[in-house]
Amino acid sequence: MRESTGGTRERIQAVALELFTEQGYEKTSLREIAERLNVTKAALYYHFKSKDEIVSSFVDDRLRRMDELIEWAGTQPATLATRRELIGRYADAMFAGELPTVMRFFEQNQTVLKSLAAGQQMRERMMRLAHELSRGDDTPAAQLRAVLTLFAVHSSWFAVRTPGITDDERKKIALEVADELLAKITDES
Amino acid sequence: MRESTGGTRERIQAVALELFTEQGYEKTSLREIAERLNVTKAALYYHFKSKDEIVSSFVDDRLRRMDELIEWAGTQPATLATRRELIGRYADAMFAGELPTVMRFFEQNQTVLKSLAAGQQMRERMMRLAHELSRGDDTPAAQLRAVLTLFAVHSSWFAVRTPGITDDERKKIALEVADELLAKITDES
DNA sequence: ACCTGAACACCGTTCAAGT
DNA sequence: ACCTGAACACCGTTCAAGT
Repeated sequence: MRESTGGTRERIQAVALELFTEQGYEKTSLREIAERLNVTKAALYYHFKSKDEIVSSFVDDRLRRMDELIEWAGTQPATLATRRELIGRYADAMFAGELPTVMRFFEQNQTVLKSLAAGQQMRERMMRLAHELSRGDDTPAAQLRAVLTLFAVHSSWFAVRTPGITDDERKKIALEVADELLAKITDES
Repeated sequence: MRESTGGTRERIQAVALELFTEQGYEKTSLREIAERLNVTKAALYYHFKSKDEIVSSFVDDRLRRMDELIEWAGTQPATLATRRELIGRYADAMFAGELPTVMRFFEQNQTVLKSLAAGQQMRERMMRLAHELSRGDDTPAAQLRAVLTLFAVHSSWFAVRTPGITDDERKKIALEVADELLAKITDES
């Protein structure tokens, strides 16, 4: 319940997320963020250790949800039903609540994925998720298919250009295509 | 035949491509590049208008090849055979000659895609290629599948983790998975 | 034609100091 | 606890000047 006014930290996060998404991470300077909030650049360093720690701060719950998913998948049998359930839950998480905003940030800042700490963690989680999705089928094709199902969920944001399409429809299409890919994993019945 | 020694321009390109791939674009300074070549930073500006023009210079033939592909596809009927041929040619181009080096640069610098002029052009060409791949089937699912076939070719570089796998095998797997996706486009026979 | 030296405005980061 | 002022080293870019 401690939010009152003040909450400079939260205001920094909000402004940073907005500007990073609009203009990109590298092109947004701390001076710009500080000016919007009527504080000095140095003030930002009281709340965050560095520029990319601001990113980490709003990427962290995304990481937590992915960790939960990975852990849950580990307890399930390596069947098609599990894979379907896993990608479904993943899509739910990506399309729900505050996350679409963070999602758009990621779409805008794909390149930042490499250098930033938060980006490397995201990449690692994606590979772990993909690993769960192809568990039980260690062929190269299965590994590729697993990664592509995740991409299906992500790229539905920009790949589908049908005008007036809703987020729900995007999600449905993404899952439809993902399911086809998943069905080809472990055909060793 | 004008290469002799000298060729400072070519040496800049070589060193830049190497460092950008190793450390990333943003983390590589012009000072670093200049020092390796025993020239001053300002000398780089005699050969290139800006830092991202260095990137453009070695991304340009990639763009040209993509343009050729797009143009060729436009002259062909919108059939599965055309789509297969198109993605096959695309994979050939991506895996052949000098391009794998540039490809690794792109894998390392995905984020740079957004801000850099060269990156935006690449994105645009990818969407145009995807558009050719889904021509004749304007459902959202087809658009998504088309984009994913291109990703299949790209992500085979890192998604397949089988040790000791060759580039040829990667390409083969990528095309196999791509073909499955393409087969689902235009089932309105 | 090819390159240098020196300057420019700006960047992220640090830190002593103020309240 | 929260923020400022001033400085730090470094960045990409420009430009007059040299050969």
